[in-house]
Order: sequence, then C-alpha cells, then structure tokens
Amino acid sequence: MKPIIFLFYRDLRLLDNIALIRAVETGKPIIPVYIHDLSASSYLLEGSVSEWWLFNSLRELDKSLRKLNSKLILRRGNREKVLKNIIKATDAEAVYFSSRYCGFENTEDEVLSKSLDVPYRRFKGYLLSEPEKLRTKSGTAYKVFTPFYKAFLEAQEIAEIVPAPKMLVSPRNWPETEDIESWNSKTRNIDIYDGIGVFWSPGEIGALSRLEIFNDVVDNYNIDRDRPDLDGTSMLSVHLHFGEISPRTCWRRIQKPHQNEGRSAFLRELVWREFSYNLLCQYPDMETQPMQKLFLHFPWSEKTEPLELWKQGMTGYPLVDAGMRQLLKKGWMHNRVRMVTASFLIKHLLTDWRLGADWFRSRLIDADPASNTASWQWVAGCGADASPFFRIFNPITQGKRFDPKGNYIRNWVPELKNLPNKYIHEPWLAPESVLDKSDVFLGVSYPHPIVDHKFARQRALDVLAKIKR
DNA sequence: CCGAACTTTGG
DNA sequence: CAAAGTTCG
Repeated sequence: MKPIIFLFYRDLRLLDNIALIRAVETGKPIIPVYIHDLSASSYLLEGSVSEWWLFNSLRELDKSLRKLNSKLILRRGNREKVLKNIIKATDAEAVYFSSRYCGFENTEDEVLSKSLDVPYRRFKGYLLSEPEKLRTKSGTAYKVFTPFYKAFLEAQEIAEIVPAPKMLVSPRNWPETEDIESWNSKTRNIDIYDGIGVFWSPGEIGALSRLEIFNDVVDNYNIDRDRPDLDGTSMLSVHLHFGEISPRTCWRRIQKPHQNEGRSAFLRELVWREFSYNLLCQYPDMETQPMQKLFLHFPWSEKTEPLELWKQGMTGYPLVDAGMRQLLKKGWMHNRVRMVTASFLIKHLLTDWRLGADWFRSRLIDADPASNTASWQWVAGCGADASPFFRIFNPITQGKRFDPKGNYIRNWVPELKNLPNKYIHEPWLAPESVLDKSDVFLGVSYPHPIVDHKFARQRALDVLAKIKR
C-alpha cells in the first residue's frame, strides 16, 4: 500500500490534529516528516531563540511518535525539493498538512500544491475560525477588535476536539532522516540558551500540563494577568505558536467547568489571536508596512545608542529594564511589560517600531508573525486601534500600579533589590543616604534615566501632532 | 448618514 | 474628564 506523507508545520502535536487523524483514518502507512527550510521561515531568524524551542519540540514529537510505533523524519533544505525527493523515495500517494495562514506560507502552499505530482491536502486547526469567514455587515474585514469579538462569539460554536491517533501504520521502508542533535549544536551561539531550559518544557506534554497549571489560576485571570510579579498569565503563547496545543483544546478546557470573568477574559485573549491573524491576512505586508498610511513618513530617530540601551535593559527606568532583561534571560516577557517597553521605545525614544518588533522576534520564544506585529503596530498607534493618539504609557505609574511591591523589578534588576518600595520605580528620587544604604550608585551600578519622562512625552505628542497635519 | 463605541490611556 | 478620528451597525 502506498504511504501518505504527513508534513508537520506549526502543528507539533498528536491531540486534536485534524489533518493527522484524517491521514490515519485512511488506514494507509504514514510517514511523519518535518522539513526545516531556513529560506521559508521568514519569522524564524537564524539563531533566533524560537529555534531553540522548535528543535526541542521536534525531539519531543519524535518521542511521542515512537510510542505509536512510528517516528519523525527530519530533513533540512528547500521544502519543495526535499518533499519531491521523499515522495520519489517512498512512492507516497499524497501529502497531508495543517493549514498555515498568510504571507509567505500561503504562497508557498500554492506553489507546492501545483508543483507536486500528488495531492497536497490542507486541513484546518491552527485557528478557531477561518480568517475570511467573519465579515462586517458591509462585507469588509474587521478593523476593530470588539465588533470582531462579538461577531466571533455569535458565529462560533467551538466543536469538540478530536483524539490523538492510537497507532500509526509504518511504511515498508523509511526515508532517510537527520540527527536533531546536529541541528541543535549549530545554533548554540546565543548565550541565553544555557539557562533557558529551566523555565520551559517544549513539546505537547509540556503544553498540556501548562494548560492544567493555568486552569488552577484562571479564575483570577481578569485581574492577575496584569501583574508581572505574579504567575497569573497562561504562558501558552509559545505552545500555541508551534501548535503543540490547539486553540480549540485551550478553549474547551477553560470554558468547560464554569463561566466567570477570569475564564471569559482568557477566551477573549484567544480571540485576539484570531483577530491578529485576520489582520495579517488583510495586510500581508503588515510586518514592514504601517496599517495607517499616515505613519509612512514618520520622522523616526536615527540614533542607535538608545535602541541598544533599551535592548540590554539599561534605560534607567526600572520597569522597562526589568522587562527587557526578562526577555534576554527567559525568552519571554509579561504582556503588560511588553506594552510598556514597546511604548517606551517608540514614544520616549522615537525609535521605529519595526526595530523593536525585530528585536522581539529574534528574542521571544513565542514570536509570532501575527500577534507580534499587530501588537507593535497597536502600541505605535499605526495599527488596528480606534483611539491611539495620546496613549503614552508612563513607565513609573505603570510600575506602581502593576508591580506594587517592586518584586518584579527586584527579580530582574537585582542591583536595585535593596531599595525600599517607595523608590523602587524611581530610584533617581531617592535621597543620597537611602541610595548609599541600598548599595545603589546611580550612573555607576544602575543608569540614570536616558530620557526625562515628561519631556519625552511632550516631544512624542508634538511629533504626532505634526504628522497629523 | 448618524450615533455609539473604541483592550490595556494620562494628569 | 479630556482628546479625537475611524469603524461598525
């Protein structure tokens, strides 16, 4: 019997994998394949942190497949060439895969479906709703979240998940595979790799247990999610990005036992993910082009030094620096702090949002072309947002509000850890005696603010007013 | 075409 | 409570 090639992309899971279960249901031998095509991964930059995740996740997937009497074939190179090569070597009769969305991936899939001699079959699963499905009453795509959200809730009944396959039939002969360990050693050039494993469990098992951990605290999600000093967020973004868990699994699990504000706040966040993909499909060049054309000629600062200080977490604003250092160490940043740090780079330093988005993409394990880009544009004020003009986050008040005891600061900016709560968010106001006693030497052990908040805020408002004219 | 509404706002 | 333009029904 001719085998089917199952091509894994961003669906590195067995549970609720519709494409996989359809392939298995044919009763034919299955050849699970992952092709690492560097030219194709526009949002997985070489040496990026999410590559660390990808390789670990693939190793986990291989382990799971082996329990089903199968294994994962790993190959590198041009996806089309490698795929043709495997089809020829195995005499496969079809390729099954889970749909990817937008930009490069869609065009690639179109090319593949035409150039392969066998059917190239696409299935849903990455999103809860197909991007082209939800439209406004006038037939256009949504540009504002809330109406989109309401329409989503009315239109969608989230179906039950499909089980993982019990067994995969092996082909008579397996195609060649590569050793994942040799892929790993190639990207060890980022210092963060050394410790990052303690924070995370890549793979489907890690994803499902993460969901259970979150389920224990989700009832307070509507309040705690804003607190970077607590573990109140789901931390599921990276698992969702790689498809180690389906959004449907998350939805059904969190919605199930009872409804409350915490649970619906999380479901709403899942719809934000849908909304971001909707926008990416609407604006395929969203990663480089502002959605609002007004911003095409924004006079961004040419200075590189402030950008570097921001990247290293040396701006002199404790909350900003804590966030940027959390990103460096953990490959992840709390969402509230992502907004504050992004706003600081754009509004206080007048740096092009694309440079910030690039840095996030290269350093975030959960870097996602839709969510990352849509959010940066939202903060910059050029994205899908109805009232962006005067929103300039105050890094000091944000700190006081959302990290009231300064625990988040103390954790990620240890040189400030002895400062009393009163000054932890604005060390430059502390009297000399307090600084001395806390072993803080401004300008030496911790920087002075690289820009004055009040001045920077007014400057940003002035520039924005200017381009509006 | 009109009115209501707009994720996370600042002072 | 201001600020202000666009989107959606």
